[in-house]
Order: sequence, then structure tokens, then C-alpha cells
Amino acid sequence: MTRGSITIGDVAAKAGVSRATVSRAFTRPNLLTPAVVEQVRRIADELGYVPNRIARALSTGRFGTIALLVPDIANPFFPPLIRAAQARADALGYAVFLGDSDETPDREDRLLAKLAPQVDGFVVASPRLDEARIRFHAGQKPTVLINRDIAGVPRVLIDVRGGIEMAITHLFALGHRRIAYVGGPAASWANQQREQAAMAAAQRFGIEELAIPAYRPTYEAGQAAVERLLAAGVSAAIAFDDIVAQGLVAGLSARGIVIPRDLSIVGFDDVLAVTTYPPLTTIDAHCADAGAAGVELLLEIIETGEKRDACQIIPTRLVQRESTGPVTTGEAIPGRSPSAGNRRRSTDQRGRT
Amino acid sequence: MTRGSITIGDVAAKAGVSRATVSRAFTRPNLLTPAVVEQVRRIADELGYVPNRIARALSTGRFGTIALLVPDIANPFFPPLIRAAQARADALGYAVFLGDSDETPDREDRLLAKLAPQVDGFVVASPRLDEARIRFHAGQKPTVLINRDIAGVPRVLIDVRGGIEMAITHLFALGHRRIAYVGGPAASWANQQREQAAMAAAQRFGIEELAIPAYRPTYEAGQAAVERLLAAGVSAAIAFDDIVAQGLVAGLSARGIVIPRDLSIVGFDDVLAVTTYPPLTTIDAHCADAGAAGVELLLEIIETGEKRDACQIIPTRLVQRESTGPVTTGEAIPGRSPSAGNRRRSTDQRGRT
DNA sequence: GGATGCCGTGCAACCGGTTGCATGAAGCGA
DNA sequence: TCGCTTCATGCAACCGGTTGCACGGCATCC
Repeated sequence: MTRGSITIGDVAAKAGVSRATVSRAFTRPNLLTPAVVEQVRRIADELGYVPNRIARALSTGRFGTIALLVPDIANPFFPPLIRAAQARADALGYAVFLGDSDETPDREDRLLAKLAPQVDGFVVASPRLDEARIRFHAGQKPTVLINRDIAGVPRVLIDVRGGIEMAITHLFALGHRRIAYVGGPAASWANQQREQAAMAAAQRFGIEELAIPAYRPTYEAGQAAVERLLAAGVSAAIAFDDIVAQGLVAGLSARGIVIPRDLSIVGFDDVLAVTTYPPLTTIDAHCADAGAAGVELLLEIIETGEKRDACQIIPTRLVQRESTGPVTTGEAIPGRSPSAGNRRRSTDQRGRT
Repeated sequence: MTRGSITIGDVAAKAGVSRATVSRAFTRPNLLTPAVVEQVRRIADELGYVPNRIARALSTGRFGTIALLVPDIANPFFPPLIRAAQARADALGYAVFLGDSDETPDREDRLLAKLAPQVDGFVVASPRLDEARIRFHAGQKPTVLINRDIAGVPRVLIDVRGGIEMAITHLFALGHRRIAYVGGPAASWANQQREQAAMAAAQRFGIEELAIPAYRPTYEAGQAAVERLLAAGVSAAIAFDDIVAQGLVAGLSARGIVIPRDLSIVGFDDVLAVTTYPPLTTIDAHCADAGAAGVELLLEIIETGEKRDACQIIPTRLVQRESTGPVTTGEAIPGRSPSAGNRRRSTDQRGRT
């Protein structure tokens, strides 16, 4: 099956050159006469020769593969990220192993160990593993983290503070003075970061902010949080992510609460915003960019051999759709500048294309 | 990094045996004296020797890896499939390459060629490539197709006819006599299959059925098809997939049409049904099962070496939620048993767990 | 006690590339 | 014209395993 396929020897024989020359025609063409390179490549094409990456890996110690680990492929945050990462890697000549850790640190650990001997490096998105283990693995193989901030390990982060700041500016302008942050998994680094950013920004605006847990980043968890949200007596909520936001919207609508008339909802990630009703105002996390950036950073580290302590920030932006609106009832504490309440302000400032 | 690690030679030297013996101690221990095996393994452990999979792959031609190709990771149909496939492969000791062909046959072709020399086989979900090329690749490496029926190539298929039949039975019982099938990409095998099944089933029930194209399997395409759908004057529609259905629902709602009062909608795949409003009645395609089954079939073929012409059918079931209801207006042709119109019938017969 | 067979082990070739070094031809200055 | 570079190419070793075959020792059997 694999046997019997075209090898470098076949091409060499047909082209009347040595195997070394064929090899160089592909890996170091500048060492050869252009005419020879051209001829070898033509014959290789004719024969349908494809370099055997395994054999190459054995002699160079480089595999031309990377592994991308995610906690849950089915979480809509990851597919665009995976897609972009895969496309970028493919364009740069690398193949991608995909691993799903199923949200469990142990499986993540096992996948890292298992794949290590056959990849040049790792991109680990939203790692669930503890810092010590991550450090250990990162010491073995070039590793780039996405969405996790560990000093010394190259990483790609989302500009959560910027996005949250825009969201709160937006809500403030609409007159909201008492809002909620509906959180995801308590143990999740992303959740802690988002919650802290929301608290800090609210404080700066003099907005009262309550943290309401949703425990898991799912639609059902969002629905289940509705009761607690209503009990909090807020006029707006920022959700951990779009999924939780969607659950909130569904749960609220089911109780006859009209969005955004009665309550404004802001999502996070912009992974399904257009497809909700009403279309969700959300913080676009540019997750595809994060995936591409992670791969690029990793390959740069692999190819230069430099162990730079890079920390790349992906900008966010607020995408204003229809799940947020001005405060209309007097239920919330009006604050000191109620006249600003109905002024709609464009916060749709693109971070980048 | 990889260099400088312990090799079979180091173990051989320390154990005072040949490299061949060390190799056999791991791969064919029954050929050796138990005492030797035990001693070699102990020394290997002491030294921290781990067999190099790449080197092994080069000589055996077996890699312990498979590739999973999908047309678009971001299409919600695939993440559950990928997830299940990855989990199954991992459990059986294989690592998974993921390839996204971006819906283009050429990229699919290229990915197959590129990955072929480093995998033991392929699972190709919803291939976009033409039959001849698929046959060609399947001839080179063990290949299992999901969602594409090519005689002679092992494949896992969705029981589209069964699902459609249940959906139409359901709609008929609700009194619908004139319905539409809102199709996906015309060139897609899945679309053709679904459309034909819908037409055939409708005919059996004496239901009038119109085909309305949506051209692409996207939310926007679904929205764009609304006008054509309304012009058709039907009382119900079956969509190519849940995404198109969601687009239809959104487009209809935006025009003030209430679902299911004014129009019933049935989706296909059950990948986002709960999260729509109203929750979507849909045909559950068990896509996770399909992914797992594809991997299992492939590994069986790889490990037994048999080239069986397998064709495994994944059962479907109708999941009845709230986007379908009885015909209430007289706009549709009432048919001959209008009294059956309001009888709600449970069609939620599980195909399997 | 010698022929026979079995079995555990080693030798060496091989998988399909890459690469350091040697070689020989061409180019060039004196 | 000669000697020195320069450069394109080939030779052969190597990456780290696996495996067909040969060999030699020992038990078995006549």
C-alpha cells in the first residue's frame, strides 16, 4: 500500500541523477543548476512523486506536523479557531493533529505526552491543565498557549479588558447603572479574567455590578441562571460567552421578558451572534485570528529555534446588534447622568480587519 | 530536542544484546527467552527508552495515525462528528490528523495526496471530490467515506429516507398537504439524496411537494430563500439542514410570520435544534455516531487488511419540538382527511441510543 | 554417539529520505 | 598555459527502528 509508491530513487533513475540531487531539488534548490531543478521537478510531477514526510522526519528530526489541542471541539468558540489554525499550518506546509481533551486536565496531559514524539510543537487552546504541568510540557516541545497567560510560555491572548470596557461604555451610555456578569466555569482562567475585567470596568464607571454564576458554559446553564439574574434586579447583563448569553435570552423570552426593552444582554466571542433572536450584541473575540496567530507564532519559534517569551494580544471589538437598548423602566438606580441614557453611541470600533 | 534521546542501540549496548533483540523484546517478545525480555525491558525503563514512532513507521509502513477530512469544520454538523471520531481513534491508540477542505474539491484532493504518506487510512466526511478521484485515493490507502455512497468504497451513510419518511408522516398527520423542500448546494450528494427522499415520500402520501433551492447551506441562504418559500404557498417546509432551517425561521419571523401557527419548519441533523426559537423539529442524524462508526470501520479494515465493501447505515429519528404544528389556515389544499389535522402523533421513535 | 530439528539470537539489509565530504569540471587571474 | 577557486553533483553514511535469513547450541531420537 505505502510500499510500491514512488520514491526519490525512482525519480533519480528516470532523471539520470543521484538521489541526493533529487532531494536537493526539493529542499535546497539554490545549490543546484536551475535547469536541473526544473527537470527533476518536472519528472517528479510526471511520476506523481510526493516526498515521504516520515522518512524526512527520521533524518532531519523535524516532522512537519504540529498538534492543536482544544478542550471541546463542539464548543462554537473553537471551530473557527481550528479552521484558521489548520489553514495557516497547511499553507506553511505543516499538517495538524487535532486533540480534544474533553474538558479534562488528565486527557490533556495524556494527549500532550502521546503526541510529543511525533510533532514539532503544540498549540494548546484554553488549556485546562495546571500551570506546573503546562510548564513541564512546554519545556519539552515548543508550545504556544491560546487564551491562557503563563509567563515564560509563548501565548496568544484575547484583549478581554478592551472588549469588556467597550461593552460597559456602551451600556453606561444607554443608561444602565446596575448590571450583572453571568459567569462560566469558576475554575476557568478565561472566566476569572472576564469577571475581573468586568468588575474593574464597572467600578471605573461607577456602575454597580453583580457576579452571577452559570457554572458551565452551556445553553442550559444560561437558561438555568435566569432566575438568579432576575432576582438581582439589574437592567443589563454581560455573559461569559455567546452560548450562555443565548441561554439567557431563551430563558428570559420564555418568561415573557422582552429583550432589549426589559433587559439588555451582551455576549462574548461573536460565534453565533447573527443567528440568535434578537441578534446579539457581543464582544467579537476574533477567535479565527487567534488560531492563525497561535500557529504562526509556533512555527516562527520552531523555525528560528528562538525561545522568545512572546505574548500576542488579539484585539476585540464590540459588535452592536439588537440585544442591547436604553433603560426604559425606573427599576435600576438611575445614576448621576440620566440625560445620557438615551444617547446611542457607536462603539463599533474595529480592532482590526 | 529529539536528538540525543535514548535509542535502541543504547539499550542494546547496556544489555549486552543486539539491537534486533531489543526491538523484538518490544514487538515480538514471544520469540525471545522470557528472561531476556524481562532484562531488556528493565534496562530500557532505567534508561527511559521510548520507541521512536517515526523510525518504526518508516520500516513497518504503519503509522498509528489516520486522517479525518471534512469540508468545513465551522459547519455545526461536523464538530460532534469530529469529536466522536477523535475520541474513538484515541481510545484505539491512533492519532488523528484533521483536514479542512474548505468546501473545495481541489483542496480535498491535495490534502489526500499530502497526508497519504503519513497515515494508515482516511475517513472522509461529505467528500466534495468527484467519484473517480475518490476511487483513486481509496485505491491507494484504506478509506472510509461518511455521507457519500460510492459502491466498492467502505462507507457510513445516514438513513435519510427513514428520517424524511418520519418527518413527512408527521407533517401529514398535522394536516399538511402542500409542502416545500428547501435544498442546499445543488451539487451536493447529500442534498440530492435528501431531495429525492422527500419527493418520493411526499408522493407516497399524496402530498404535493415543491423544491426550493437555497444554493448554500448557510443561515443567510436560508433567509434569502424565504421569499421563494412564501411565493410557493405551502404550509410546511423541510430544510436541507438545521442551518438553513434556522435561516428560514429567522427570515419568516422577521416578516411577522409565526411558527408553527402560520408555517411549520422541519430541520435536518439536529445540531442546534434546542437553541433556536422556537425549538426546531428536526431529523436527528446522529452525526457523532457516524464519526465513531467511520473510525471503527476504518481501523477494522486497516488491522485486518480486509477490503470489505462495507456500507453501514446510521439510523435517524424525528425529534419533535415546537417548529411544527397543525395546519390552521385554509391556505393549503386540505386534502382528503382534514379531521386528522389536529391529531398530534408521537414520532419520536429512537433509532438507537 | 551421531544425525536431526528446533529455537533463541545476531548479522545485515532495508525503509526513504538528508547531508558532510569528496570530486571533477568550469572559470579566472597571472 | 597553469594553478587556484568556485560550484554543481555524487558517494556513502546516517536517522532509529524492523525483519529475513543464517548460525550455533541444545535436546531429542534412533
